[in-house]
Amino acid sequence: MTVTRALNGGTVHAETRQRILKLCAEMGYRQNRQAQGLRLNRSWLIGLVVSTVKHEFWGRVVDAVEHTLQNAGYHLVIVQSGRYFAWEKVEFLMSRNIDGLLLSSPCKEDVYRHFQQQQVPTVLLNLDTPLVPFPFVGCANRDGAMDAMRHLAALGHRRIAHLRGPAGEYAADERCLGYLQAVHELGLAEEPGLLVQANFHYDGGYRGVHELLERRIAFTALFAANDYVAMGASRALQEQGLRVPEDVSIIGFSGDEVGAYHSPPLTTMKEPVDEMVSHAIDILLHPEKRNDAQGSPIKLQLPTTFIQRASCARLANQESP
Amino acid sequence: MTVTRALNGGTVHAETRQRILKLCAEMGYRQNRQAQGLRLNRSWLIGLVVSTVKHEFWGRVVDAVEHTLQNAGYHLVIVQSGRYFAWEKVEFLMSRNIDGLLLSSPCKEDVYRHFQQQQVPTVLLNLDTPLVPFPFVGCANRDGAMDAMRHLAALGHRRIAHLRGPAGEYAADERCLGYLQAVHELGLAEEPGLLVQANFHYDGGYRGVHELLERRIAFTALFAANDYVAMGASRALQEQGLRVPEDVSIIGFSGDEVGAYHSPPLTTMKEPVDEMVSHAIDILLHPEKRNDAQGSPIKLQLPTTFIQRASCARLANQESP
DNA sequence: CTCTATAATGTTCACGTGAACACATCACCT
DNA sequence: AGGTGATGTGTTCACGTGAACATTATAGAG
Repeated sequence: MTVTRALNGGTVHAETRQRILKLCAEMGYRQNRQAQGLRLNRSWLIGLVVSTVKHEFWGRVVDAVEHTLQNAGYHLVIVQSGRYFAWEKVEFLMSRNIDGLLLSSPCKEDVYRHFQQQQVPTVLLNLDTPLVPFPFVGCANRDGAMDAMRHLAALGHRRIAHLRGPAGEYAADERCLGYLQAVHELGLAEEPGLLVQANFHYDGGYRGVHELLERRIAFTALFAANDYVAMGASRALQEQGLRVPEDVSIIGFSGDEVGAYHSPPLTTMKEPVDEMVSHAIDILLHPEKRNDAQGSPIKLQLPTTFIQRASCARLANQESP
Repeated sequence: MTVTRALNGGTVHAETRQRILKLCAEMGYRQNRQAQGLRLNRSWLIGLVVSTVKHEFWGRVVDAVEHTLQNAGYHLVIVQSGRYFAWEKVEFLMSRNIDGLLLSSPCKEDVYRHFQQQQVPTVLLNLDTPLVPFPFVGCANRDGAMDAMRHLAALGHRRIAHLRGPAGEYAADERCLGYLQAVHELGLAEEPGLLVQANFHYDGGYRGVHELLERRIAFTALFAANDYVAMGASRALQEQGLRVPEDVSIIGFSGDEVGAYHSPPLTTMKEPVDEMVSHAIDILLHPEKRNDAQGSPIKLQLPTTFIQRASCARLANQESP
């Protein structure tokens, strides 16, 4: 009836609208989102798939998504995929009739195809895959990695190890490629032993350092897959009596606040999470922005920024460890 | 029709059910949650109000809530209240017709009353208020604080400072009361200057230490409002050339993993987040469990556990700083 | 004044579901 | 045979909304 028009901005006499609004406030009337959704076939729900929310980086992502979506009138449904994205969770998410999906954690191929086939508008967040033509927004992982390496190289380091993230994960692969390219372009020590397989967590950095030390690989600096790995590595080095940055320089990736309170404060490449998320959601909610001029899905890489703190130092004369 | 019964567990011939399930799978049919919700007046949505998701502690909360709710068939709607819980956000949350509310961040009085008046089943998570008769689940903040203090006292410390959380916030107040009670019962140095107002973040700890040092308060140990405060404090002390734990012992509260990779690894009281959340949701989803035998809302305090790492040491002879 | 365009309001219906009820079938008991 | 209860299936309706259309009031032009 007229009430609907008054509340949804239809063409209603100003006076009538006033009266209606007043009555609604008095009666505590509130529109029923479920009925609206049923009629309009929408849910105003956006799914967000992340691997975990326990790390500050993902907290930054969730924070930005929550904030941006709220301004657009949408609610956020979080799903943690954990190590792998179980079908049960996929189905649970899809049962909500979500209006869009933000994928921020890698999925198996058939899961990607499922989303594609279900026609859910999807945007990949700091994660890309050739398997499926979804738009992508992320940071310039490779360039950022190269910038990090340039910084270390400029401080005189030649033997730089990389604790890389999980093989096959986009961000990890890209940063690793950046590392390799920098090693090559800058003429640094190129040695398989300097490249260590880790993950994106503390323990990866911790164990990575132990692996380097046990295998007696000489290195004076370390580029970590992210800040958590960097902190785990830093901890391991210090436990082994090595000083950071006097003996080993460390640079991380992410720009988490937690790194600023680490000892020593962590030098890092900051990912522009807020901008990434705001672009991703913009694309998600505006179908016309999904493709570029050529008609292929948009791929957006936002630059990282260098944050100098205190975990990198100029190389002293002697090599160590 | 019969399809509904087949899917929802009604009384249907086994053979018919098989045929229906097969057809549903083939057609990709999925029940419409919005229509169900409209009919049954439910949303299978639980609101979770936290101050922020950027800290690991809140990440642990969200993680536990997400996991527990999923097992119960509910989805989670997160709202970050930030410093204060704006009415706009409250209304945004309520517009979803949520089936329940988990309050984990303090609200203003009228917001509590609003939830009460709106008849949303609400459970307070690590947060209590006399303003409104909601069930409460949290950890034993006061006992945990006393345990922490006992540990420091047992190491010989007599001048123990406390960097307390925001005045008026339940957890902060309780921990502070525990501190004061311990000081009193254990006969420790009782001095207004040893109690410093901070917050629950790094910067609170950082600034708190600076305040102590500037005011030349002598202390040999520090009980921090939570792990983040403890890390901020540790950072500040080390920047000022004081060693942790040799010069100052620090104990935190929360049991976040991040503390384990701090230098030095942080001794702390761990909050049983998973258990807290699982109890809270149990109460939320089972109205009959909301009140105790006397008919008053249930109040549940789960014990903290002591985690010894390396930020506390026995008091040396000389007082410092 | 009449005609027409516009503004404002009223009416009907379908969205997909589950509760309530009606009905059909069948086995079993007396 | 007739009655009884259990089991399985069909029908109707309302939940709250917005699109579409129908209707009425209002204003301006000729």
